[in-house]
Amino acid sequence: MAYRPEEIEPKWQNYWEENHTFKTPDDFQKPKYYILDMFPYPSGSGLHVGHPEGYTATDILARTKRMQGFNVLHPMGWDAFGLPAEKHALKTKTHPEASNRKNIDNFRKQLKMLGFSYDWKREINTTDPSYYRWTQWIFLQLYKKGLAYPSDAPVNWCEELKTVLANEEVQDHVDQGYTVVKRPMRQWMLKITAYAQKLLDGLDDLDWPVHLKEMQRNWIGRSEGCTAFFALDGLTESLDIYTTRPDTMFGASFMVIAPEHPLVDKITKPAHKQDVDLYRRQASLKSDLERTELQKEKSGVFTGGYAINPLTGKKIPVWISDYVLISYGSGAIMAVPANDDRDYEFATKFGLEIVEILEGGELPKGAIVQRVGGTIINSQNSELNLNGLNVSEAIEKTILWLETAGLGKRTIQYKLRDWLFSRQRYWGEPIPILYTEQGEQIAIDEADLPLVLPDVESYEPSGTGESPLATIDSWVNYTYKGIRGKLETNTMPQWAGSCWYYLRFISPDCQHRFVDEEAEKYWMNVDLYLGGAEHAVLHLIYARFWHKVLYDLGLVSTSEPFKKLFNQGMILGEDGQKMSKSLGNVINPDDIVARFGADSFRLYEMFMGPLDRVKNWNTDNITGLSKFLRRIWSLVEDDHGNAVTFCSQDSLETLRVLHRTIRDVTADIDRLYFNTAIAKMMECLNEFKKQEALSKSSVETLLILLSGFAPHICEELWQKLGHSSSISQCIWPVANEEYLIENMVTLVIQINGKVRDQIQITPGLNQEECLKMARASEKVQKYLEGKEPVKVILVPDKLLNLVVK
RNA sequence: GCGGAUGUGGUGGAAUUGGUAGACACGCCAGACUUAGGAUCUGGUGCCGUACGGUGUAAGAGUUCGAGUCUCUUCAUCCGCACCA
Repeated sequence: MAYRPEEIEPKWQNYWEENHTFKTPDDFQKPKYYILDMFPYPSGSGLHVGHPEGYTATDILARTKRMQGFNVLHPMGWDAFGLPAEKHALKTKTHPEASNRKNIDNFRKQLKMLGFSYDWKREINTTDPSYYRWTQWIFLQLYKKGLAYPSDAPVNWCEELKTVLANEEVQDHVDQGYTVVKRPMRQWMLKITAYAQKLLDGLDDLDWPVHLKEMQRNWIGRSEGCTAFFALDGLTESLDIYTTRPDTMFGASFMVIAPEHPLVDKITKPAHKQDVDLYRRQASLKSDLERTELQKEKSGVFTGGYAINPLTGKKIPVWISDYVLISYGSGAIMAVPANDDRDYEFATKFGLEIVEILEGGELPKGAIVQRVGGTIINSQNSELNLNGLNVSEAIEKTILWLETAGLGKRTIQYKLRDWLFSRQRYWGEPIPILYTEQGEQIAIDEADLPLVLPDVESYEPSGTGESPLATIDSWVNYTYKGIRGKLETNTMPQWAGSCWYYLRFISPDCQHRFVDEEAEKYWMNVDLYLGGAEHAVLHLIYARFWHKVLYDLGLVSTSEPFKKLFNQGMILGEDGQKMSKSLGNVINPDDIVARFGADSFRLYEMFMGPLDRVKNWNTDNITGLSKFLRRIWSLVEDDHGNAVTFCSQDSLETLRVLHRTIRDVTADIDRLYFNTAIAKMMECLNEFKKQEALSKSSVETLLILLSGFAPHICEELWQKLGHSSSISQCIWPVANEEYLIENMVTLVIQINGKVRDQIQITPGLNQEECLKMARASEKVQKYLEGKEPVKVILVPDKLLNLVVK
């Protein structure tokens, strides 16, 4: 029989399912390995070729680790709350749960078609009440700790989606063409800022890609500086500003406050009120994008008010401008035009004073922004002299002086904002909070969870910016423990369910706790977490936050959830562009599997290149992998379906190749170099095919190495070789050192760094012996021309370089 | 603008610590075979040159006996951040 993937692949998928081959035993004695894929959102369009890339990589590792004696946790589930299902429900008037189930069934079928070794008994779904019961429970833990609170601050409102968005989501939506505006609304916030420092510090010990850690660091955005209190001329209030450069304070020649700053009305003098009000109105109408447009010219108006520079005692004007953001620091700055490009631009546009405070400036060409190395000038009052100091000395000295004078204090600022956690949506976890008729807010008892989503007629958001739940009186009006009240109608964002799903996989059926305590201690933390980089500052920072809260509450045993993280690179279409329906360059895994089989597909995705690199799809290249599998097949059975005859003893050469392959493939899998692992198995096969005959054991060993990559064909051939149990139950081979030692090695001979000859030597020859052998070579003699080398370099068993003048 | 990464044949890509550049595969060329297939097998294939040889890892310089690998400069591509005071 020839190799027919379409016959053997379903056969083995059924076998694995019927025999529960990949069920993870609750055996806490064995060493464990928790290998996690980012679980998918089950969209209506099914898997694309990007999903199997990461899933194949983790599957190879999972299968290999099992054979290496680890108890492997390798689960899969569905991140199924979210907007697309709700939009579909709006369009078709079907319950999101129905379309969800259909999509999940399709995803599951596709994943099984690819032969992944998930423990399907642990499958979870974030929209299942038995799951979101615990999402709500964790929310209540945050609530009780004061980390979840309602707020009336302006939020990011998306007009088209009729819902609010978290800061982390805004950019993405704007890129997709949505309009996002600031609008004040009462919303639930999670106090992620309380964990800013912990989230930052935790990054140091994580084995994550550098760029990803860097993105999180930037997002958290820690900076060190000081708050200074500027007295306001004629007012009792002071204007507090944050600066990282107090050393430049002598050069502060005006102040700028954000249009939304609470002191604007007080500072503004009647003569300027009209201008200021107009400016504020214009600013409030601009979207965030317009306001932060970079190339935009600076705008602003004078308030008529003055502040006092605490160092110089001089009166300086206070302006308002939208280049100062209300959401960062105190929403007000001291402007030092000599030292800051933005302030410089503003000062020159409006003719404001520029005071030079750093030596070597080239005013009026532009500001000098120097963090280090600059020398300070013009900075002296009766008590404080910064002249001649370098920047860091001057910063320290100024902060100390301000603190002593009661005019300021050392401050650490973060860019990270609290997490906007409620959405005006139906298809999400209800927030388990009740508002009594007295306006009190009470949490539903943990024992009464889950608070289940009601069925609704219409999924249309109410026009008022409230969730569809607000229109269901029978659900909203709620009597709880004899108290009449109204339930919170906002739901949680899609990110909620994915904040802790990796914990639920550990004990998906646990009824008394969100995760079984003993099992959690055994399985955590995740040894390898693999997924796309698009979650860098969303899912990955939210999940770390929840985990750290749970850790501080003593509910989990590790301070970080994902010890090692890896991003697979995107797979682009054959045209080198991102796959999209509109470009018509989408490759469907179903088609590829139908044409070539799942094993070839898996191998191809791994052979394309390094896992983390962006790669172009090329269907033609799959043929190479198909051919490889057919040649593997021929090791066991010939074209006519006859069993191949094995020999009893392999040649030494065969054993050398085999054991080198064992060593290299094992190492490559370990460091996720799947492309080179496959290349080495190909080399091994090429060598095998040159042999007259092979031993059964050598063929079996190669099959075991390959079985993580192409599991179906390996199972089939394993069975043909007479085994009755699954190849996945084999023990991973170990290279025998005896066969790794070479009896002859190639010594490269260079003359002046150029390769002139290669000779075979026995390993371990010293320089003198090598030189003697080299001199025997005709080619070498030709280049030496009787001259003596002035220098000889020997890299033992590799290279001999002779330097001749 | 700032930060990060990458740059190797016609193509995808190999090359722990500086030590034979181009493994493996696609494609292409030549040949064999046939149950004519989306086959299989054998050989070749960086570039220039008939051979000896020369040359070659984005460009340029440097360190070194020796550089794809280390240092500096420049260029290109990709990704992230972007008025964060």
